[in-house]
Amino acid sequence: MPYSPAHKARTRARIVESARGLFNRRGFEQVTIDEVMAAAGLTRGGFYNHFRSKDELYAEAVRSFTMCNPFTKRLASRARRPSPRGLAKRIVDLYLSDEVLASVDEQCPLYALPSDVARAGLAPRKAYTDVLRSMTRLYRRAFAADDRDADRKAQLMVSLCVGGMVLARTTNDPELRASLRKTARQQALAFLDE
Amino acid sequence: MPYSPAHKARTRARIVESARGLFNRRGFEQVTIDEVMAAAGLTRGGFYNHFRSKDELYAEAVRSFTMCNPFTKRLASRARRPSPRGLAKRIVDLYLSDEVLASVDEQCPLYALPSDVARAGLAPRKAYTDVLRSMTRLYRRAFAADDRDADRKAQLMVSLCVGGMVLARTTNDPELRASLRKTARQQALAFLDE
DNA sequence: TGTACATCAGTGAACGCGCGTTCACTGATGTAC
DNA sequence: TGTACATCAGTGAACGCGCGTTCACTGATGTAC
Repeated sequence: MPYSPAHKARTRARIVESARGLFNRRGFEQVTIDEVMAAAGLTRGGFYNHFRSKDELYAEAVRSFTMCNPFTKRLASRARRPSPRGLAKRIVDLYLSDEVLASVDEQCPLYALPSDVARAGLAPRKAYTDVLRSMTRLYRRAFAADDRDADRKAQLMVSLCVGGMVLARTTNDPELRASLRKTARQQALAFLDE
Repeated sequence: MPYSPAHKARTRARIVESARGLFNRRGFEQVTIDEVMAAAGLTRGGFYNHFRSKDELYAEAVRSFTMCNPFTKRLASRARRPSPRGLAKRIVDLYLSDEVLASVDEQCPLYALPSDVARAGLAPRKAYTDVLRSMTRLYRRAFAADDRDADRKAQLMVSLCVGGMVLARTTNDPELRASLRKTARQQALAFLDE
């Protein structure tokens, strides 16, 4: 048995990680397998040792946004065991922050890929829905368990964060970019206090 | 002088119209010039009599969402000279309606193309920003001229409509699709009454 | 401990298709006479 | 009114590049002895 058993798994994870960054920044079509492999320190041909197709990689990359990625790691590191409400606040702030706007490739596919995913196959759509649901659940926890409007408010917070950020990314006008994010952030935080 | 002077202009408009539908449905990369020309009843080669490149067509297609397209025509036809507030209500309703979710190609690029535009060149981005601004202005008029929160509320309405619709289009779960649009619609209308 | 070996992750050249773009052409049209 | 002509919108074959995918190979690794 050549190579350690974990070796292949680690390489595969490296490919997914580099793919996630590239897809988030430039979308599905604009990223080549060559680039993904190069960014992972490998060459074209080896790709098919790990994935059956580019589509399969795409679904996996969308799904790979979990609690272990740099985005959420940074969230957690800012405070030990934050309250659900504090966590929700921090997510809204980070979500609509300048640094996130600037560096899409490290961040969440929810606002980087919606148009792509809407046209993609079943697997990426399911992966995206999972991320959407887990984000909504995270906000949901910020409200009291018996709050009858909590589901509605949590969903609105997600729609606003995604809508504001998505629109901010489409325009070059710095004022409009800033104001879209600012109003969305204010309102999302206001929902938390309702 | 062969052909009537308006003939070329009409053909060009037909190309833009068919391109808008196809781009809205499938995005920039996934649409070929062949398809656009065929949908306009023409053949590949003639394209370059009208446009210098596919990018130029894209910018024009995004921009072509104006008060003359089927979407807004239908709005206007529902009531003669509606009040700005009534118009805003009707737009929110139509924007987040089932028929619009089902037939993307006839509708607004604001929620069909955000990820694409975010990665596109200057011309499409400017065209998209123009559409975004005119939509915001439309909502703005629904509020009193001296309402100090009107700009903020109008922008939130746009972010919510776009965010809710964009997310609804990414998922296959019919319940989630419906609920995303419903909460966004309710909240957007609530802003109108604030 | 040292050596031969089998495995398979990784390499890089090659294939083939799709699509944006070019180009030589054709034929419908309006004008001149 | 009828005919010859110039224009140029539209045609469709061809070009060339990029990229997903395949494939014969290489060489690093762990195991058997």
